Amino acid sequence: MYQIIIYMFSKACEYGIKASIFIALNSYRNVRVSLKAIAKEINSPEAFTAKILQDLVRHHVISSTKGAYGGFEIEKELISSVKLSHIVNAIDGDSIYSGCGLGLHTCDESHPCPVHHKFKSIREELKSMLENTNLEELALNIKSGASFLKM
Amino acid sequence: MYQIIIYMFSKACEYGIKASIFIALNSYRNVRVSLKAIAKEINSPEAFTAKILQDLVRHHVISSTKGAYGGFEIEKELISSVKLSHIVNAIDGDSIYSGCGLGLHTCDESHPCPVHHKFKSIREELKSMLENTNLEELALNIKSGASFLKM
DNA sequence: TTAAAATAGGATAAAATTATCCGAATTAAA
DNA sequence: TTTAATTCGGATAATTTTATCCTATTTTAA
Repeated sequence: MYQIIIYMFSKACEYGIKASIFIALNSYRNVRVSLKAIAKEINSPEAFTAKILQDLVRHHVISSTKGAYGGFEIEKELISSVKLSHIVNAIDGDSIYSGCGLGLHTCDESHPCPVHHKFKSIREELKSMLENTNLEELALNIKSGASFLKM
Repeated sequence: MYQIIIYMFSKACEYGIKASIFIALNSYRNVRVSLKAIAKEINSPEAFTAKILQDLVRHHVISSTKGAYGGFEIEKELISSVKLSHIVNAIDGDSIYSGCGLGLHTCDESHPCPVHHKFKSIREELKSMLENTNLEELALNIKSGASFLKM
């Protein structure tokens, strides 16, 4: 069973976010990274990570080049415009903000579930965090040693 | 794949919370409710709901009486002391607040994952919401028609 | 042109979560 | 004492999520 904070993101999203940060980091140095290097760096299963990267490519969050010396990258100028919400939407679909905390089919201001209002500010804060956090700042924090991708 | 807000709680937790509210509501009127009545009211699969209720009984969140005219109830005086966090802990385990948003094994102030600080206030708000919201207020809102268990 | 290094994608398997079924045990009323 | 209404608990199934495998395709360098 899930644990709220622990599984705030699905595994797929976790890997997708970490991979994107690592790709961004290397793209600043004009280095394309391979699936193998990514999986090793973020400590994720290679084949599963491949699927997620394919999703991100399809949604134009990252780009890929096939063949020898190929790999994944993000256009440098675009890194700061890639938001966490884009990554999550690409992987988990885009109905992130519409759902009900208790799974009601209809849950809104006029027909709220028991925790609707309790969750309101949390939901809004999460939404704005995801929409305002971009890959650039996350990558810079890794580079400076302020945060980590592993352990 | 999960969707952050939609699956903030597992299905098991969703059912557990809704069931607890319904039980509380009836316990105020000294009425014991059966599994069947609960599942019908909260729109959940009966057998699965039974497992969850068993968990809640084992953790003393609710109490049960076997046999004819049996069912589930919560001692009236205790309703206001049952917090959402108790229900969630009983069902999903009690490591709710310790996990990392990106699944790192060690993630804390001195070794944070890339989103650790971004999540900090959200995590804290969620924690305090769960620990401070009790069954009484949720039940009263249902009774007054301010919120709903179904649809 | 060939070989090696990559991504892409389909098929399948494993694990976790959600859901169902059924018999045992318990209780109260008839 | 029997019967009906219940919860309890074990076994199993279905579904979803996570993970693996294998082949095809693409690309570059030798």
